[in-house]
Amino acid sequence: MRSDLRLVRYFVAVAEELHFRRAADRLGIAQPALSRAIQTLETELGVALFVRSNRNVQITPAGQVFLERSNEILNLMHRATEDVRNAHNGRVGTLRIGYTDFAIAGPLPTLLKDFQERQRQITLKPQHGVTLMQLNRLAEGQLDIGFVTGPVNKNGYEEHPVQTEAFVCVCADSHRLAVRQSIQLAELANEDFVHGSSTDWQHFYDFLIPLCRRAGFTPRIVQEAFNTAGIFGLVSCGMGVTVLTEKVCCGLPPGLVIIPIEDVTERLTTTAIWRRDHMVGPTRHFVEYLRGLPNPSSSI
Amino acid sequence: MRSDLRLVRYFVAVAEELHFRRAADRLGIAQPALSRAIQTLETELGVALFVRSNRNVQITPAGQVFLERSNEILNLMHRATEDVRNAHNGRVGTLRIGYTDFAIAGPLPTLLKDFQERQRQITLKPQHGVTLMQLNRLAEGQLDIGFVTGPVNKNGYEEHPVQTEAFVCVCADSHRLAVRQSIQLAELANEDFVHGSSTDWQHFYDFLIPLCRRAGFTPRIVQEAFNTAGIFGLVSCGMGVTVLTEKVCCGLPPGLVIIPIEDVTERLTTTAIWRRDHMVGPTRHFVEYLRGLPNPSSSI
DNA sequence: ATCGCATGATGCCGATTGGGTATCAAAAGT
DNA sequence: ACTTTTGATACCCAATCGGCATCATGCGAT
Repeated sequence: MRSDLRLVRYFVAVAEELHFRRAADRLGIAQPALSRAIQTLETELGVALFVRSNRNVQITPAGQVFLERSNEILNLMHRATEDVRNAHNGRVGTLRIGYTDFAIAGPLPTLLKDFQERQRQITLKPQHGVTLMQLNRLAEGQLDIGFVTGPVNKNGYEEHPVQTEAFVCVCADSHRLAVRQSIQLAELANEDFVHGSSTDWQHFYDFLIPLCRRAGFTPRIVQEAFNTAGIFGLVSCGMGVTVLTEKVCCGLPPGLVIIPIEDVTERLTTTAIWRRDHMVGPTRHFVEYLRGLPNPSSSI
Repeated sequence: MRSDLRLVRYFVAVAEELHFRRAADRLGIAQPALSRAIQTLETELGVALFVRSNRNVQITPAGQVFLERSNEILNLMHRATEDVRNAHNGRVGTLRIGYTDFAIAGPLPTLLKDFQERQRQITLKPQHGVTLMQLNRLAEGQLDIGFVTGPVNKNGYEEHPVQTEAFVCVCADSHRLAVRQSIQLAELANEDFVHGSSTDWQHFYDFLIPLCRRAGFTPRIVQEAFNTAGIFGLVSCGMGVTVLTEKVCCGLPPGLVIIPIEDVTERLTTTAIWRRDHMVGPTRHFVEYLRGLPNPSSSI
């Protein structure tokens, strides 16, 4: 169907005037052009919208239905134009936010809720993704802001750290280390490890592996799980131990214990990251919001 | 503005493909024609919809907004065509009805069955969605009536309450409160909470948070689940407690108990909501039906 | 570092569409 | 019976849309 808004507007004018010449005058076209246009519309719809006789035009019941829909369509087109211009100026729109398991376990839910209350015109669309996936989506313009394990230090991108976390060991409550108040990292040298897949968790590995090497060993990863829930499941089954961060381990399933690692003072950073060349609209508002936050004690 | 549906359809194709040649193939036109058409649209709107470089097309935030509106417009145009043809042929049409977990657990199924028996010419199309999602779909013209947590009190919309429910606490049967016949809300001050995501369950939170604050605390939400099933799962694991409404908790999984909350007399309202400017056809019939119902004792 | 390829943009031109003018047929008003 | 008004039709022209040829640019492969 090739009808466009021009025909819809012509139809609405005729429907309201019930007089072709007056409608044509109102539209700024000649009456014959209007007559042909309405005939075109009726042909495309396969429905008579008006009953015409000499000196008399009446709208049909189907025409009445089409008139209501037509006004909706014209209103919507007008709103679309306004909204797109407002979005261009940052007043409305959506913000696509990526998050890792680490990010969602930390302050991010509170940040998003607070921002949403301040900017109700902006629709937030959180979507889960490991660090690498989020960076790909940012590069492809499918994400506005990511919350990833960082710092990333990538050209063309800006970052703002939002939390740091201590590393902890997690093991089954039947594990020999479970009774300990804390451990040294080297005590894990002979343990089997359960972790996320090496491709998805690459950024986490980039922090963990050097720490282990400094303690004199390479972690023996015998099981890879899809996500943290899977990691917990495997660890609670006695498949091995894992090293994660403290906030991810809030709300641990039963059968697991958390053990601080005394000699690892480094902390894992979750950072907000966005493209420098995408600083428009809702993204700019959110970045300004982030930069305006005070620094909570365990987040930066 | 001379943009017509042709440009809108071209724009949607580019927005979905993010590739001019593939979009042109899909539209059946040559790539240069599409390139010029999109430039015409951007000129008319005065807004860049895409950022293009060699081998790369990305949609702008404003483009994202226009994409949502564009899909609305095309849906509405298609619906207008269908409706005008149905009207021409004596048929009445379809009614797209949204519902939350709260709504479908209450009187809605009975209402829909009764209405369908009275209006066999109208096709009912129920679809699940949290309150926010339904409000978005209503705004986008993809829903005719929503059954949401209310009241919503939004300009341009009308509402009709259909049920109210008491709040109840749900906890694991091993929880220390599980033996109680009832509790005071303040007794939950030091409990961990499990709930739906803060973005999806915003409307429920808008009722719950003030009740908790009046009792002197802010609920400590430590886990967010995707839906009520996930909430029940996490609570039964001992992750925390939750506060929901009585009808949602009919048919609870094993391992959970419901505890009335004595000092919370407020009730959660499920309300039917529709756009004032969409009161035509099947929507008008259904609204008239709702308004004609007697008020059952626990549904307003 | 260089070359080839893919992509979106531009120029030119023909086909198609929209609208103006002239005019018609018919019916209502005088 | 005559005049006027209205929507429809015929003809023609201007504007617009889209195809083809080509260009400029940047990315990927070597």
